[in-house]
Amino acid sequence: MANSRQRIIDATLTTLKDKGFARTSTRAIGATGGFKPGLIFYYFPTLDDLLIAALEHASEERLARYGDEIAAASTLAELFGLLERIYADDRDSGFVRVVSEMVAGSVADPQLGPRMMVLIEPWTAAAESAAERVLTQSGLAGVVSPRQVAFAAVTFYLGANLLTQLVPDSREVEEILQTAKRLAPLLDAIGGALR
Amino acid sequence: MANSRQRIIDATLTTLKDKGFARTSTRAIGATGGFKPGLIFYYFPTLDDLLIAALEHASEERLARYGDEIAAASTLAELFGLLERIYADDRDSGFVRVVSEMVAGSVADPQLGPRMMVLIEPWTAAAESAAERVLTQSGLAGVVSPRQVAFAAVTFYLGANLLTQLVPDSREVEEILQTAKRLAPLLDAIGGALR
Amino acid sequence: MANSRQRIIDATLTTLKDKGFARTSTRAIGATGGFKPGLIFYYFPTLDDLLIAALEHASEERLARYGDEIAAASTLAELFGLLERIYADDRDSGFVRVVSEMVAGSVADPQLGPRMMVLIEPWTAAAESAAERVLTQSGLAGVVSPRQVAFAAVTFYLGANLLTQLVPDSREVEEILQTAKRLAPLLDAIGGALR
Amino acid sequence: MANSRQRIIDATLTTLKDKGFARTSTRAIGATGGFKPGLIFYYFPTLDDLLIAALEHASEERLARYGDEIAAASTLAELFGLLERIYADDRDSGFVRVVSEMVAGSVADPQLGPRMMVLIEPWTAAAESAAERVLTQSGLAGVVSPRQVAFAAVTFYLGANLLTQLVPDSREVEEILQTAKRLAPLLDAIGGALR
DNA sequence: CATGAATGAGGCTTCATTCAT
DNA sequence: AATGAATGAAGCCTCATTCAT
Repeated sequence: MANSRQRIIDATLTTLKDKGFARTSTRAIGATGGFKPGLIFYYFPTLDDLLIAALEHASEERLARYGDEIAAASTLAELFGLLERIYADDRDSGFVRVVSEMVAGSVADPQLGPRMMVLIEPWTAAAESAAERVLTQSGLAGVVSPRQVAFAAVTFYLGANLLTQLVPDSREVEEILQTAKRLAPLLDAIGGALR
Repeated sequence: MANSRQRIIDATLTTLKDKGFARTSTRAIGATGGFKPGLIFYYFPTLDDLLIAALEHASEERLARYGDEIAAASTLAELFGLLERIYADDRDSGFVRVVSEMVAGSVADPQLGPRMMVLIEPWTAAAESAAERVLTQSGLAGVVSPRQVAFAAVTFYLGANLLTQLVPDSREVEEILQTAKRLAPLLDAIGGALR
Repeated sequence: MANSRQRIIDATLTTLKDKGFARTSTRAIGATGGFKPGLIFYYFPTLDDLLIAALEHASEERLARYGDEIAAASTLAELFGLLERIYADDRDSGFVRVVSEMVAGSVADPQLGPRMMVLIEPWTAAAESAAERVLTQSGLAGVVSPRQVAFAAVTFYLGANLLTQLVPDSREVEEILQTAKRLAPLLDAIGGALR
Repeated sequence: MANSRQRIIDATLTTLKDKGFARTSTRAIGATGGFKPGLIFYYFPTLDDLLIAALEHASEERLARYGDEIAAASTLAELFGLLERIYADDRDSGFVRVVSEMVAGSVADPQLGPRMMVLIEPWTAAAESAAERVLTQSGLAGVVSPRQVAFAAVTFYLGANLLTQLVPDSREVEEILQTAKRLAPLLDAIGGALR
């Protein structure tokens, strides 16, 4: 089966979602996917490599899905609305769980840390260009740097992912995003006044 | 010796700081503290219990240290300045590392999750009362709920902790807090205008 | 049981003799000694450490047993006679097998190499001092250096061990040693003539 | 492709030289030679068979190269000089390494032992006929049997190979051979006296 | 109060070998 | 002739936990 590699990646993502990082062992992945643990090492040199590859796969798929929309959002309100949708979607699809587990695992296992950051980078970049556009449009460009806004957004996103994991049924992240959307016109007005 | 319990907790915190969650095994803790792993189970039913107790201990100490100052901050600028100091202090003392490792570990190993949240709760409460006070003082009380502000702050703090772990030498969190402090008067002015 | 460490070492030596280096796994050692493989790591950090410790133990015991006799041999004939006895004894006791397996294993696993040499060193030293004494006594001191004779002897001994392993029932090493003993007076005579 | 068999043998020899017996796995051989592990089993029933075939190939090539010279050496001095050259050559070509690894591996894994001996036999035979010739020429024929001399030589050669492996930069074997060459006239003289 | 001993389960990884294509 | 896929067994090692002393 030529796409066994993909089967393994899928099994890894599923296991990450269902059992958490600490229990995503080669045995568990094999049990999920219906293959022997040894097969993993036919396709990946190391379990870490597989984990990174799995997250990369999921991340790219997500970025491909939302990249255009992020690039198209031009007002603060639109952007916050989009974030709300993305978050809801990620949550439902389990991507939030995968990211959380991998981030958490990367802290626990220092070798993964740098490789995680490489995967996060495209998201920070997308966030930064969106921030630049929207800040300019709203007249807030001189107030805060897009880089900082992007970093703050990613930071918040990661924290939110973790909390969502720790308190599975909370809706507070969503509520905060809604509030942000509600406040967007106010921020726009401030930007206008500052101009 | 009644303070063996404390010795174990201290060794646990040190080990968490020095080796990370994944390597904080009973053996490692014992090696750090100069006792045998078996001793742990004389004082704590489970390693998880010890980990929680250790984090609880550190958390209470921190809260005792900063609680009054948090309660005393009355303007946004003061509050952001305080946060900046707390973060710098936590980072230097290694508390950031302990919290990060424990949060990460809690996500990776789901059993710890709920117990972690209990420990975070006092911080959310302190943040909420501070938010309420400052929002009222600045005239923004009607715009956002203190609860949401507090939750956002804790969320951001956790995300920041993790990123600090993943990119050890970054100073971006500090920079964001400085920017926030700089913007405080602006927010105050807005609040004044809204009143 | 306080002497479990010793039990493990004994089981290791037995396994080395019975199954050879490649099959002296932690499982096999445990099976031989009647304990679980994990126990090994309670006493030894690494399987390599155990193997070295086992050889060291056997080596020291042998050296203690023969050291005095080696130091007492003063003529070539006596020395060769002693070597014959030592070899026969080592062979019967299985020490030859242990040394062979460990030397072979050390070649196969480069990490062991340097540590093996440390164990061989005392034997080379004993051989050198015996060689010096006997060469002087026989008048051959100016002809060959004791160091080279000692090295040649150890080299031959190791080669003999290996061949004994590869051809289990050969008696050729013994025969060569007997021939050497027979020729000793001749060498003595030569030494006398050279003086 | 009929020479795939040869390609596999060459890759095996290279891998033995570069990685040692324990790491000469089918994967490693394939990686060295640029083919998949499965191919090996098209030409050789077993990895052991391949290893033996590889050593046989190298051995035959060496024997062809030196056989005539060995047969031509008629004095002790010539013979020792030749041995010195052979050893230097074997060492530089990596043949010493291959033989050592295989001998070591054969001891460690008993199944290979007897098959190794078959390969060593021609060398013992060559050594024996050379010994017979030289002993006769030097008048020592009645003192020691050629068979024993040959066996001692092979024994020493194997031991030397192993030690060379364990102490990579030692030159002691070379020095011993030089000493032997230097002493050859003395032995000749003795033979003359005995006649 | 504390240790030393021991276990059993599970961790990642490597390997020779087989087989369909 | 050669590959790619897959397996099953075994490798070393770590771990939380228990228990007698």
